Amino acid sequence: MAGWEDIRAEVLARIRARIWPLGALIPGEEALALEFGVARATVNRALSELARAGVLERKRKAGTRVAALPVRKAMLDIPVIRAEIEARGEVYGLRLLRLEVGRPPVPVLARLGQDVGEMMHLRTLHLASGRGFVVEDRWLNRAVLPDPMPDFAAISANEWLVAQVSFAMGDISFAAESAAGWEAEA
Amino acid sequence: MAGWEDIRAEVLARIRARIWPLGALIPGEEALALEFGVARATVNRALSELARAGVLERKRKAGTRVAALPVRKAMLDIPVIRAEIEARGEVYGLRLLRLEVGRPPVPVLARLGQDVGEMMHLRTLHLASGRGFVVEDRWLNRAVLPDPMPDFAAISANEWLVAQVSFAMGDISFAAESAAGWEAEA
DNA sequence: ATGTTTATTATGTCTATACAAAACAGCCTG
DNA sequence: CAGGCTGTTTTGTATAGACATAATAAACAT
Repeated sequence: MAGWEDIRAEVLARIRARIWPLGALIPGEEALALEFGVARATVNRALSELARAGVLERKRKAGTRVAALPVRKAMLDIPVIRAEIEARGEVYGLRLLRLEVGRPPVPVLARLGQDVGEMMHLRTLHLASGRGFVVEDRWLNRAVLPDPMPDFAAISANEWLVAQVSFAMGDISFAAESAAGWEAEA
Repeated sequence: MAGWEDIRAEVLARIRARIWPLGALIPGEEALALEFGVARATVNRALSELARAGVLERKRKAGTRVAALPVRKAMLDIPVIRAEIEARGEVYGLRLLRLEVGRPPVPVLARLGQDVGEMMHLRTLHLASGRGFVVEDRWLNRAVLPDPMPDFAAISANEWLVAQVSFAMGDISFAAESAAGWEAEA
């Protein structure tokens, strides 16, 4: 009884063993299904999974080949900061550092890809047991904010958005900077 | 003709419209399949996909509920730095800053979870059109290095590993620091 | 030689059915 | 009442067969 995870493991093993080298075309689903003694759908599931992970590249008619540059995709957990801190057994707190209306600077506009005029600018310091943990800096479109506005001194913009917007398809990008200047003070 | 992506979209819409609020139990696959006029497998595909994205939480017997803290997972592309730089239309280069054998410091050991004795320590500076782009700092287990060792002045450890190891299941963690000290000099 | 149509092929998806596995509820027994 | 057995429910996975779709190759016409 071979399940799709067994097939995935076997395929992975063959890639690692260079039986199917990087960039090479591997047999079609039908052939593999026959070889492993399973239905084509099972092979499909396994190969699709590997394609999603970036190990394989699949194209209709062209077939399936081992990715030339593998290990390219991974699941990323986007933490809700409060949950993250509480999971460490620490006490969560937040401090609203800034809340004002203004036009976002050019780099932010560029990343948004559109200009909706004045936006709400929030800067929040998240605390783990009193110590500074991370600073959240966020620009919100005022047009989508409800009236009255949520109390961002009690719930972080991150968490409020997550609860309201619930889910979005799209790109997420992030950048890291270390604390400097006003952040270090805080 | 409803495909699984349509089902996914419909479910997502209902979550956003609060027809199924955060944390609520939604109907079983069979019921949804009946309502949408598709096979259960199609509903299963859609719901599984949403569960993978972190929007839903599914448990056998317990059923499917809307995640209390959604938007938690996303696909992360792990760039091969060379490809990343070349995709920007810049010229790639690398400079080997350090190559030596030694025992890793405690924080590194802690993250590895095991101690394999002396390890190979590499520090590589990746250049985009001559400018410093990113510094790679890596500890390799000497036991798994081939003899002769690859020429790390020509190919980065990152890329060599990716090509050799090909694929790994496991956790990936990363940390960011800004340039300071010797890195700034470089 | 060039552009267009037509076949071919491999993956993508859907259906219906079946059984497996997890998780919980309730019952029975000591 | 603790502990274990037994069912029931819901998701998870497998199957065979079918059709859809994308992408290429071959045939054809201009």
